[in-house]
Amino acid sequence: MTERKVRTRFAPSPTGPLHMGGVRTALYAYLFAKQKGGDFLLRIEDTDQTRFVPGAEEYIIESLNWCGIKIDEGVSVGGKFSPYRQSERKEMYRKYAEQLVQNGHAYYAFDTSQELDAIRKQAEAAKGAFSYDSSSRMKMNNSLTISAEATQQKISSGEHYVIRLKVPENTEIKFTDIIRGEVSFSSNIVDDKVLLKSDGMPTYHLAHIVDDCLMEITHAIRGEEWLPSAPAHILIYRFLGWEKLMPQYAHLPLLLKPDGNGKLSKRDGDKLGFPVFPLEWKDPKSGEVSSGYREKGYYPEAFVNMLSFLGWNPGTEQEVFTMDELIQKFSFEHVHKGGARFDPEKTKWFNEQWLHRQSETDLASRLKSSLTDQFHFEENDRRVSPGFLATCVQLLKVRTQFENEFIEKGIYLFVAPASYDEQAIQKKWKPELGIFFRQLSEAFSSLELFVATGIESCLKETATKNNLKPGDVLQLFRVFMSGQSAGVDLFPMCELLGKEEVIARINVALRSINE
RNA sequence: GGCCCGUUGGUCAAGGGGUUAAGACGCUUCCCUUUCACGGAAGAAUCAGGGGUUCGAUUCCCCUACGGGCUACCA
Repeated sequence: MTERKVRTRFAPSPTGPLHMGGVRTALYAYLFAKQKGGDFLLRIEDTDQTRFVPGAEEYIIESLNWCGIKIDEGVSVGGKFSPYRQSERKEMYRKYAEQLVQNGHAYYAFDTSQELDAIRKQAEAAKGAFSYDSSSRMKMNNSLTISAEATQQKISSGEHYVIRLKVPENTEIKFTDIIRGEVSFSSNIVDDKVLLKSDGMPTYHLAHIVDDCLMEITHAIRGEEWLPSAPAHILIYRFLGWEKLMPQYAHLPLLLKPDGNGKLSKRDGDKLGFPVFPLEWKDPKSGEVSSGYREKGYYPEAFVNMLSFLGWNPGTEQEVFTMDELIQKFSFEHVHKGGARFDPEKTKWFNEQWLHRQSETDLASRLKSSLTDQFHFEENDRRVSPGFLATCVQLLKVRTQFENEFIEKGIYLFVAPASYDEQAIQKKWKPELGIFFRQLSEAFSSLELFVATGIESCLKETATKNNLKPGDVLQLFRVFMSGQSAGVDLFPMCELLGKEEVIARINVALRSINE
């Protein structure tokens, strides 16, 4: 066998937004190609004109882009096998379908959809199932049951027809799936699939084979839902004389819903309480908006990291992986065969891990822009100074899972509290503590250096002088500073706020309590 | 219904004839601590069931159950 350059493709149909299962398929195909120094292509399979959704293709490209999955060749970047949109390749497919007819491996069928529907309904009513296959094809309206002249006559008179694959009887079809190993099927269970539709468009079955072959794809990585039709695909390769060019198939396990019923699907949207789409999507028809991981504040790295672990693992204990590490470590041998149930909690955990890995300067600069948007701070306001923001970020990042929670969770770092946690005050406040806090604010004002350690010992000394334990006043002090009974480290926070602000907040709080 | 593919804690999963059956998320407890977190320590929790094969099966085989997929001129 000649060594071919590894080429994988992701070939979605633009029928709506790409959901996370699709992204995972793309990811695995990408990781594998990159690991082998190969190419990753994007092909758009838009052969079903009735299901075309405007904007879907752009969405797919933007999603891959957001995830850091780079397209080497295909729609949006071009390449030597252009075009990469199947609708633009329409004429190419007919030739191969006709070739199969010539070779006796396919035939023209004139049965209308209505007729077939009726037969299926009848069969169903009789508790059977109709399959257009070797057992039934000779009773149908096709070029096998009428003369060549009659067939020609029908075609030239413009009658609609499809081209169907003529699946042989009693043949065992074997192939090796990269994930499942040797798989074998009896040809009797595969039906005479339509290859070319009456509108002249190919079906997926024909189109993906022609394209994979022409585009020199070496590994066809797709979802498990394709496994039952794989034997038909093997047959098509064989009948086209392309068996040697056939890519190796890898059928990936499906992503299941967390509640355990069925595979994750596009329609789930936000019904399950978490996004199923990488990016927010607005349905062009209904206007309905489905949330996306990006808009929810997930890092693309976290999203990709999480997806990579749904069905694959490195065999080691490492869980946090960059794209480059994934490229290095990915292997089909460690891809599970069973479907993976998606866990939204673990996804949050991955985001937290990635938040902890963000550089403080990056976090600070992003925090600055959201702060500026929200509060319109002046450029010279110390609250948007690099030093101030760096400390904020240090204090906040260990207690959030999402960067976009910084302001909400740390609001008191930027704006003095407008109200105080009632319960905490009630629990701890005694009127005689007023003396202590006044003393504290005096003690603070005489501190030369207003730094965390000094603030802490100053507070403790003042407490001792008043026969108080730190525990009697710390919680109150925190509430005075932040309005809340829980939050970032208290003394570093005071240092950050600065002497004047701290004293001011004590005074405001005392006044508010005495009212 | 038929066919196909699966099945290790609640979830993601390692392991693959002999193991105390890893690890992570989540949960519980404890430590750190003024708080909430982070971090650290510990704990509860798994080989779907039944038959074989074998000295020995979670691991191999069969059956059953369960889950999922497919069964379109959709992909």
